[in-house]
Amino acid sequence: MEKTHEKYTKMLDEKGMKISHQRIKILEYLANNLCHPTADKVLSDMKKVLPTLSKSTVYKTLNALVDANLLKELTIEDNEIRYEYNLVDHGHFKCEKCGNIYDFDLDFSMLQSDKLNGFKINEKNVFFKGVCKDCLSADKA
Amino acid sequence: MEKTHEKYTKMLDEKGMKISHQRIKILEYLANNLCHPTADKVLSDMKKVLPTLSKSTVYKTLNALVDANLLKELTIEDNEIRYEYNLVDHGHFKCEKCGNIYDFDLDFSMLQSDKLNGFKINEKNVFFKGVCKDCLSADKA
DNA sequence: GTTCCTGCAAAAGCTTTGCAGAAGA
DNA sequence: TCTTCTGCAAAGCTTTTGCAGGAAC
Repeated sequence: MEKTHEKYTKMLDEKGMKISHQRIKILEYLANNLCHPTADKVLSDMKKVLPTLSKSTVYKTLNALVDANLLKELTIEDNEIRYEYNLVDHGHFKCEKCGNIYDFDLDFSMLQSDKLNGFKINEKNVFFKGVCKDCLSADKA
Repeated sequence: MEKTHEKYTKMLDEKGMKISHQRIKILEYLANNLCHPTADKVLSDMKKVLPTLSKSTVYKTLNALVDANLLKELTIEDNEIRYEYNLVDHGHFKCEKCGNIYDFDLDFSMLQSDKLNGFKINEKNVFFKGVCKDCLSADKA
């Protein structure tokens, strides 16, 4: 395996996952492109690098990486599961015009409610929808 | 139309929607059962009252009610659109064990980030996942 | 050599659509 | 009467599954 892939090889290995060319490339892609692609976008982008890559491999790989906690699933809109490289918690903003997704920092410790006393909270998600700065200024122009 | 339905008849009418038995019953169901049903649950529950109700009517009606701003779509988990009667903003908690969804109050004004300066925010969503009190105590028992 | 991954095709779910008949205004 | 809603069936999408061949260990 090439040297630049050592990092991802190690990550997969530490999770007990078998190393494959496809898995390394998909993980590398998510790590280097901090966008929030759907499975379909992963497939079309990766086809340029791995022409024989199949839809089912993409789905199986993404699910395996989510199970291994290397990726996170985003549930911003129905009918489109999006994936992101697992970094520190942050909020997501989706522009209703251009469809872009923006990350933003957020103090998640503020998010609490007396109603949830005694509940075990495993995951906190925050997402906004609206129109981003760029689309707003494009409107004025 | 019966007297108890006047409220929902009026709501539909104010939105310029045609009144139908199905629409009134579905709207009434969502308003009285503050659960967060999927389209499928709406269908199976409503079949008891409206035996001829069809899947497509449920989908069309729910979409129409969302468009009219009488219902809100919940995007908590992929592959299941849930609906709720449109009340004041609140957070949602989904128990990973029993699948129940709990509402909780939240001060949404706290949720902001410098990164979103200049953005137009139309909608704020907060949802948690974890294990609810009941399931936790059931585990101990 | 064994295990498990990949990729093709088919299946499975959920949601939408087209259309004829029925209900509402 | 005219509009539009309902309900059936079929189509559309995304995601999952089964299986044979192939890659990784």
